[in-house]
Amino acid sequence: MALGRRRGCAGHRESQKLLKKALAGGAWANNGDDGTARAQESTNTKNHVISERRRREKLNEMFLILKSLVPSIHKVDKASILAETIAYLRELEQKVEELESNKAAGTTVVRKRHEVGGKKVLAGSKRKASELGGEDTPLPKDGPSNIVNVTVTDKEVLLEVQCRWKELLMTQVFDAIKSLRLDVLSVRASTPDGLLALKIRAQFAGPGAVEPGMISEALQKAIRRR
Amino acid sequence: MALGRRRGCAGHRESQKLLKKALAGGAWANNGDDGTARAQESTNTKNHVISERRRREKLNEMFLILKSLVPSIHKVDKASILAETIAYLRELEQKVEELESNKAAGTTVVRKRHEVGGKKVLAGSKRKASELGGEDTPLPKDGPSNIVNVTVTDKEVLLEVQCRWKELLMTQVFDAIKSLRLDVLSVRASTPDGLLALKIRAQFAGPGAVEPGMISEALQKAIRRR
DNA sequence: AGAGACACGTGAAGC
DNA sequence: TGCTTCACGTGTCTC
Repeated sequence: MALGRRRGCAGHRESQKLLKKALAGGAWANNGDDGTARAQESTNTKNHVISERRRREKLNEMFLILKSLVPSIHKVDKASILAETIAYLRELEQKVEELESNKAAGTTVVRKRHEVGGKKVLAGSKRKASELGGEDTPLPKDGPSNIVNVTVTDKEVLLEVQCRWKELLMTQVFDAIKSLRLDVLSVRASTPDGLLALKIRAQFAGPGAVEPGMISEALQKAIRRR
Repeated sequence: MALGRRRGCAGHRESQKLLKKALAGGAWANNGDDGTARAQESTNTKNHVISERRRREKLNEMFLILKSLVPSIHKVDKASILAETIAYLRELEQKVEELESNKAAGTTVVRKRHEVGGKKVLAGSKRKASELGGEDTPLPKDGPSNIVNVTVTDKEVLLEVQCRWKELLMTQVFDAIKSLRLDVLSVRASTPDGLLALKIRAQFAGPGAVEPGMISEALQKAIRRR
């Protein structure tokens, strides 16, 4: 899936993959001339290969979904996705607990976002809290650079935008999306101190296929516009 | 890691792994007799191999954590773990949203069409006893009715929309927002099976004050539009 | 130049 | 029996 490589948009991995796939297909297509156990063997291994390929694809797709679901994932590698998911899960759980206890008591507490929680409230987790080579920065120090990440899966499009906040920014972004004929499925956007973190899951509205490059470009333009 | 295989307890995979590791170590240990590029090459590939091994271990460890964190994981294969995590994440998120909206809106248990009036009262919300520990309410079983909730505070506007999903719904909503001259600050929208749950925080762009009634009306129209 | 990340094909094990 | 899942070593890319 090249979770991280997709950033540049070039997709070298993809082309390589397709090339390999095509090569394999061509090679295996016409080897039935020795109609014996060999052919059967070949068929079996071929099926095995494509099965494995499907499995990997499925897994990677889920990784993508996870990435889209968890805010403050800015690194794109699998380990980070899992780690952030874990952290977010704990945070959410703890927040639910807090809110529910607040429901009982009348007072409302100011809730702040993300804290590094050491304590666990789930039963049965006897796990030692080690692991992770010390990668625990909740909000990395991303520079002033804008980040536009576009991922296209099957019929779904994942949009990730990060940039400085400015007036009517969101409006411009959604105008761009509208122009791209994308139908928005889910949105998550927040503006913590002057920054925008935006994550959108969408699908193509109608059969008009659009290149990821175009999407990325349009978004870039939208967030650059004065 | 043999996530699923570990069930039996024997751990055949483990022994096999260790065996292989030992074999490799022994084999590579004494091949420095040809102290040339070959040895260097071997060292490199060996490092590569163990690096990859570590990476896999880390990943699998996180899978385990995830599995321990998410209740209602019954199958143990990786795909299921990811899938259940995704589902649980969505569920949790939605619950948080619900609880928070209850807190913010203050006694808005019975949602009415467009409640007006800037008030951030935080009275003891008398929620009807619904869920709680039992995370078994994936969706608030509201009828087919649309819910549009508009709250105006100082210079901020809180929009809450719930309705059936349809194509280009989001686009229409954001068009309405644009027309209302609202500048979006944060968004959270999700579409769990055919429904839309949308929450927007915005502020007035420019001095043109708009009545909450108009906002509500415009939103209603937007989500009604065919 | 070296470490880290990913996809790939392959052998093994469970159902 | 065949299908699925996994771990593994390897080639390749990026930083």
